[in-house]
Amino acid sequence: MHASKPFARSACAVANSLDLLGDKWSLLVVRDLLHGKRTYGELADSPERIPTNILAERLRRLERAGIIASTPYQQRPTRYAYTLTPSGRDLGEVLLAFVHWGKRHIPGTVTLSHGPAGGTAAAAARPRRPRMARDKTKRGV
Amino acid sequence: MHASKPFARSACAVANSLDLLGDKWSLLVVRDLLHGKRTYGELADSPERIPTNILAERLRRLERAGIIASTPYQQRPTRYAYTLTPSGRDLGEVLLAFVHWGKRHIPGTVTLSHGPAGGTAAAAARPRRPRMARDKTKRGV
DNA sequence: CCATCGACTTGCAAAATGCAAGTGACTGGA
DNA sequence: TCCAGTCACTTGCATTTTGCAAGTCGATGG
Repeated sequence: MHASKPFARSACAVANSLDLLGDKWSLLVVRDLLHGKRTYGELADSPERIPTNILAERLRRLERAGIIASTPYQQRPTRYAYTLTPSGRDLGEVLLAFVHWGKRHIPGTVTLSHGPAGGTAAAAARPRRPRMARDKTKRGV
Repeated sequence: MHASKPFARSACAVANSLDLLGDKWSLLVVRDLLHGKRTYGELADSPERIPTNILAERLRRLERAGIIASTPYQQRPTRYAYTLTPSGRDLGEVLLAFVHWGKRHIPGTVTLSHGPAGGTAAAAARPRRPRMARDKTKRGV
């Protein structure tokens, strides 16, 4: 019992945050969840058009990291909705910093509304009639 | 009223910031520059051991984006010192948000001191041996 | 019974990463 | 004059990660 090297690169908080979130899509998924999106389909519909395999992989990674949770909200075909955990919600601070920097230094960029409040978000948050089959065990070749 | 699609993915400030900085190394380079590091060698010496080809590529990208600037600090073999521009310094806000989130949610992570203030930074900021060369009128380029 | 839908998988090509060794411009010493 | 050494990169691959398009699976409604 001696994890002599618990960190992939260093003990730096920034480095470890980036090991988890340092790519072009993870924080956009968090952004959309903060905006009230909940289902796979809603997330896949972002204006940036995230490839579906990447989305699935990121959801898995973020869930393993405790940033999001998938909770079933329907049994017939078991359906899961993705939501941010408290730690995921805390990433709002990071998102805000990026919005602030981007709007200030990349001309033409805008904020796509922020926070779960707002009628548009509430409307988008309700999946009308979805389904889903989850639990994927590793299969042999 | 023109250039209908100037953005790679969308007009979202977050998405565009990530197109520039969304990888595992860029923000670490900015972090080190904020800490007062200036030369290629100092940057390559970070605890995360960034591969040298990646470092060179990131420095090029960040300079093109106006986040850093390179100024020659020696001419015989022309050597450049990298420094943050005002826009690069504004990324401190983003770094701080990551530090805050990381320290709160990734156990064991720490802050590696922040901001350009402090004696350590001042000491580290000086390339140790600015070689002076006599004028030998040798054409370079 | 079948077309459809939502949520993913799979296959594969293309790009990004990582590693190690090499290069160019010099400096200082034998 | 040679040679070892430094610094700042570059180059050549091998490995990994992306991205795209199409396929699959469990319903469902017509």
